[in-house]
Amino acid sequence: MAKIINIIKGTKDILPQDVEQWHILESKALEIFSKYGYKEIRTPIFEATELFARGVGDTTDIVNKEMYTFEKSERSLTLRPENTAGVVRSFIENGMARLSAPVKLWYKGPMFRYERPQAGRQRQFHQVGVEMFGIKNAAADAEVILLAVNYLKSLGLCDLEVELNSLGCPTCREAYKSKIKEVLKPEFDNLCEDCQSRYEKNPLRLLDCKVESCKEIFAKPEIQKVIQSDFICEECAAHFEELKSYLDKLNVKYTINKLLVRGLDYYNRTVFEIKSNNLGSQNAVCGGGRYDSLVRNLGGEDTPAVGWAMGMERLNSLLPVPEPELLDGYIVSTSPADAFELAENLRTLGLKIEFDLANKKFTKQLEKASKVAKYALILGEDEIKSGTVSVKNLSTGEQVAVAKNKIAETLK
RNA sequence: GCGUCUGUCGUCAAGCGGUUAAGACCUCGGAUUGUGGUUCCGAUAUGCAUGGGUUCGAAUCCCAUCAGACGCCCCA
Repeated sequence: MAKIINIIKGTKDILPQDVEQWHILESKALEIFSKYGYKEIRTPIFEATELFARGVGDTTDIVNKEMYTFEKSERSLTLRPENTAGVVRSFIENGMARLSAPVKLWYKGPMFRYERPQAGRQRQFHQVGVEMFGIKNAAADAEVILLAVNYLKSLGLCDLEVELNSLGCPTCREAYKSKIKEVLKPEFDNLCEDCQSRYEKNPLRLLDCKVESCKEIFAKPEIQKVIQSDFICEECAAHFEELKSYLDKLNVKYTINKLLVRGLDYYNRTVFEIKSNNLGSQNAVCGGGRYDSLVRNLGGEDTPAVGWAMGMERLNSLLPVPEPELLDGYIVSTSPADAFELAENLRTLGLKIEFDLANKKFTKQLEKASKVAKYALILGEDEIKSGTVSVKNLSTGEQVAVAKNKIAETLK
């Protein structure tokens, strides 16, 4: 036998028995997002590398070590590691800034990140997400969070934690960053290797280090004082307060997590995550926030925006496995031609029908019927002569002779 | 990139240096040439991820490689 070719590390087949769950995720997304006026957009799975370098940020791990990049015709192309940059690109390129704000978009599809696979993490994975452009008010942040919560609720996922934080604007964040660096400077040599590199690259990321010795350092009162201090400027604080009051009014429960930073460079002000305790260590199902400068950074008109993305595999692993769906009928017949004709007629009426293409023995056909269908439609010589079909209910064993044109009513 | 653990039929597995490599499920065939889901029989790994080694003897011990799972980093 020829050598078999295996699936690529970090990728997964979505097998027929699992696909129903995906249909649920997708149809609920369409249903719920439509109610809020969001329209689906589909962007290419590869884009110019520069889009991600400038969009996601070239200090991020996603851009630095996780992109699938390849050259073609002297262009550097990259499989999208996330879809916000692509949607923003499309927003700009298609002149959507001219549309009356807000512009509300949602998407779903595969994303690619070269990471070590583990529970809840693949190299090709799927996200569903929303983006709203053109509204700077906290009402937009609130709507987007509410939408996430309601989408999760529609899937039956209610006991999830919403965590919230504000990163402030570039101005107040810079001040905060330098304060953190200042207070940690004496401890620099005691920090772990990762933290030492984060110190320069992204001081905010220092705060949730899991190394014990670092935790101890961060727990010191003078350092905690800086971490816990409300560094954000008045405007940013007002925005955050407004968001919280909307959420309170809408009865969306949340907790403030000052250490919530998020790893993409484009966020400002609101950031949030939704977490589950049933996911192992990769416990975030949803992550998002506000990114007011991204559109401008990618060459568009200055346009405020908020959005989030959810990992569909992670959602799926929280959902119960649906029962496999049975056929309406399985035709048991010794005459394939007649079975074919009957099957086609019933399919035209919207029924799910199969019959035995291999022309096996009667008992085998019936056995198969009992495994895959609600009803066995017995079409033998006697039935063909009399123009009827014996319809057998496979769960009760009841069997009745039915005229061919009455079968559809009997099956429902 | 680093760490820990794991690779025996399509699936779940027993086996722990000497076996003919259990068993179960699935699949297929038969009992049963028009009445199933129960039952009963039968079929299905010259091979235990791959390559080396140790040994009289290896699925079992050792090494390497590959693959997978989980964790770190990071993220959905």
